[in-house]
Amino acid sequence: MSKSNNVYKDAFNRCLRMLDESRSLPSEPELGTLLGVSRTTVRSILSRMEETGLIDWNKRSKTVLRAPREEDFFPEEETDSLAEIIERSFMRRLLAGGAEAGMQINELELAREIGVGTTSVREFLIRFSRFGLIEKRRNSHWVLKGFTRAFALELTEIREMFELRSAAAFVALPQESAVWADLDRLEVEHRQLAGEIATRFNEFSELDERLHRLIHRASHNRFIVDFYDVIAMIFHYHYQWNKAEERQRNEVAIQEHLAYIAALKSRDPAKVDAACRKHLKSARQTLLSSIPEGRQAQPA
Amino acid sequence: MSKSNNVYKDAFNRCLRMLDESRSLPSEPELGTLLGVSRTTVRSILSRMEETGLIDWNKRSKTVLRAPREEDFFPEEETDSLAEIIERSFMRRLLAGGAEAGMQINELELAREIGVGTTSVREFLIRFSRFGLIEKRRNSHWVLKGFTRAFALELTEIREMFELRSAAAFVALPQESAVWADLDRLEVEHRQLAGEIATRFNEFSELDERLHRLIHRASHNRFIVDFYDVIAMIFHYHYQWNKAEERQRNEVAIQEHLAYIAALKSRDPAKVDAACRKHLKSARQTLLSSIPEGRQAQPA
DNA sequence: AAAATGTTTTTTCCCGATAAAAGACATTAC
DNA sequence: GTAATGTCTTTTATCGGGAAAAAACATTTT
Repeated sequence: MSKSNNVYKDAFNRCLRMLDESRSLPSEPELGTLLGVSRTTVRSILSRMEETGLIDWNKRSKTVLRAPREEDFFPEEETDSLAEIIERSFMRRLLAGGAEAGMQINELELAREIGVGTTSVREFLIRFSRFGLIEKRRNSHWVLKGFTRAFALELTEIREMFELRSAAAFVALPQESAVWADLDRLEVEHRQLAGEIATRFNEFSELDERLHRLIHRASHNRFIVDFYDVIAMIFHYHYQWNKAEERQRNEVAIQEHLAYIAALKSRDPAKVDAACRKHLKSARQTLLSSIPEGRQAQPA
Repeated sequence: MSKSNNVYKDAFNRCLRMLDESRSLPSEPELGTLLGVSRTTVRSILSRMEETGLIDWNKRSKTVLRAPREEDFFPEEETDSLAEIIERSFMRRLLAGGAEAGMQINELELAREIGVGTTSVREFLIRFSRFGLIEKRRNSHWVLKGFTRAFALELTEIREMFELRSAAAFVALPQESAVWADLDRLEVEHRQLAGEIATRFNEFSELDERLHRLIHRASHNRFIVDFYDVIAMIFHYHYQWNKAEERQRNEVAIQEHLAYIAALKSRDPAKVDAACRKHLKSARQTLLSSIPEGRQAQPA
């Protein structure tokens, strides 16, 4: 069992969801583009759809025979890539406590525990190391630096530098730039969410990421853009774990975002700077307040 | 042949160089610390030294019998780690030209060409990706973004932000801090090098890295400190390739460093800012001027 | 002839296995 | 009894192999 076919299963499920909308499917290359997979995978999907009586497939004609049923879908857990599985497992251990700074990370143990090969774990750790939470000892183990107060402060320091600069670059963008339309769209979505905050407050984090990524992209600097991956990862897992006051927090953040968006649209650098600082300050407070004081890094 | 014993060979060579200095060797754990390897490796080294008649080894007593000869050393090329070998090969291809932006990178081909397994190449590419020169297409190949003018500009933009901030943090460090002694030592070495610049100009880059890393460390921010790895890598390979005007460039840089060091020692933030900006500006100019105009990134 | 489908080749992803190196435990020397 | 040496165990680094997925090539359809 050298490689799971999760790409196929995931694409199959996504393809099933497109099925009822139209009475026949497009060409193989077109489906490939739509699903983001190769034609080889598309053909596997079509084969199975034919076998299970979902479609009638004969060369160019791919007629939908029936609507997909619950049992046609592959189970969700079989559609995750190994990298996602490892990341989730690892982050759970990291945030579930008991993960003290200075602790050693054992590749073999991790691999056995998750039930995967060591190669995948190694590759994950190398990729993960750029987030600054772990560090490699040459020819030896990895060391956990821990999700500490110091980490949060260092992260937010960079974030603030980068976002202030990106926001300044944003307002300098010409009126014709597509970003203004993107910003308008985000503003509308923010207003909608603000109106239904009671029921949809958990949809905020996705909106949050989209707005900040849009702004960061204005820097036209790959290091700034890439750094948002660190922030996004931390927010993703951290807030998944820490749900305290989530609704209220998000309500405040939405209002800050709206003020921030208004400032950007005014194209007044001073206003942008102020709105940006205000939002980042409260974001930092939120992050810091959720880190238990006790969990400190050990002196090196 | 699953793992080369380069750690042993490299440590063996380094141990040989320590041999003639004293007439007997310290304990195994001590040697391990000195050489940065485990006791297992130390014992392999001692075994071989005994076999080749270099020492007489009996438990605690390790008497040196003769001075090491040329043929006692392992060949230099056998002491490199696989990661180093792959990095060198890859960078040679990258800088040797013919590496246009947008080009695909083939793991298998690279592995075959260098004569290593695919796993090592994959791990190298993942590690290397944080430098912003390559990018992964999910489930597919890597794409070379190229060492372009845009890359150099993005890199220097961040470098300038980080270094200005670090330098500001540096002057705020208390007088008792060990960094001031480090700085004094660096100043002396700069003056020595300046005096013998005609013959030793190629030793500058090592000094350059030490000074900048010292300053960056004052930020106490892991992201800033780690970012210097990107700069160091670029400088290392780029200047290795581009030797034009090296001596003159380094002469100028040493003077800028001395002015920078003086500014830091004055603890006057305004002076530091000015000296730092001046040096970074000329460093950027040097980097930019060495990038051929023609080598531009393809539009995505 | 452009674009689809059919077929074959190549590459990526991942595992298990193995030697090198690290680390842990047991024993001896001072 | 502390710190070394001697021995055994575990972990890391790396390879080759094999299935999944992508990509390339050949053939057909419109």
